[in-house]
Amino acid sequence: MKDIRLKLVNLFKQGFCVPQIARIAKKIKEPSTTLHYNIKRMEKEGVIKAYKAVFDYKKIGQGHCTYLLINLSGEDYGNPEKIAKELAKDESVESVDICTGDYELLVKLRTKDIDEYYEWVKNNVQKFKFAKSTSITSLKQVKTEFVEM
Amino acid sequence: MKDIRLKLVNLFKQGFCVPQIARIAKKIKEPSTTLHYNIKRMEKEGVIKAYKAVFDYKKIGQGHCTYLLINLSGEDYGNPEKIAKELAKDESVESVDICTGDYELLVKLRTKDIDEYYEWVKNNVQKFKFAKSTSITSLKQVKTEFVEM
DNA sequence: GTATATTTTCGAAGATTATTCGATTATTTA
DNA sequence: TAAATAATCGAATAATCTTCGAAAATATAC
Repeated sequence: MKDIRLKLVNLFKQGFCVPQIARIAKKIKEPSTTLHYNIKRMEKEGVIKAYKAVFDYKKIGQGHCTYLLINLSGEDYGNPEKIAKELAKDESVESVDICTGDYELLVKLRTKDIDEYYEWVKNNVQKFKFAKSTSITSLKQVKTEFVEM
Repeated sequence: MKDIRLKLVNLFKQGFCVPQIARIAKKIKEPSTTLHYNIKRMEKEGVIKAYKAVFDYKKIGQGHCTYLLINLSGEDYGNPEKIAKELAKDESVESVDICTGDYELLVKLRTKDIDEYYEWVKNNVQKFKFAKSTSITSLKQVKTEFVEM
């Protein structure tokens, strides 16, 4: 992929988009200034966190999607938030949840292929000393981020 | 939540946003017409599927987040796509994956609370005749849709 | 129940941005 | 090497967002 498109993809992953007020105004038949007011309100109140793009991840070299269930070890077991926040900074990581059940963390990972996935797991098991981890690989993504594929 | 904001939230969940070309142009120091050309290209090629908003889901009455691992029964077992696509239409469903391992489907569900979650599971186990299902509830969402919370 | 304060609506005008167009340059294909 | 295609980009237009102020609706206090 071209350098410029790669930059765009990375910017659009977390933001650099805006609401399309005029189109909504036509659709729901409300004045655009009223919509503008309400949208700004929701942004200020933190209801809306970001405007972003959803991709065909295969086409941006992130076609391999895996859900990782993780057990933490030692002192991290009782304090999963620290590791969760560090994992969240990783740009291959789509989501991190602290959760109930047999595992403390659920990480959704997007990599190019199984090789890149293997490298990621190898590096992070070592780095964060995961006690145990199970992975569920997506064979087909039917819906992602509320968008049907 | 007010009627108008509810409408906005529902529209922003799947689209009704656009890229912010001028801001990107300044940031990466490229002419906005070049960016425009490349973005339109990516849209046509299906690289970009949608522009949408990410919410603080607690604040839009969808604070309860659960991952559901599902076993299908009978004829559906060999053909999970049909059910996956039907589940994808459900507006409480953020994602649906057909996956490897002990379960055929992985569904990410966002509901108001545990009561609404219970109703959803009850209705859908019956409707789709799930053979078995396990759920992992998110206690804290540290990152969602590539956006840190 | 009424007065006051606050929030929300919304049209008009200005500021900003997206989009089209055409020419140039770069890249690919034959 | 030539021709075809794809990509860049400045200028101008079209469309959009944003601000402003006034009015209406709603909430709060007395």
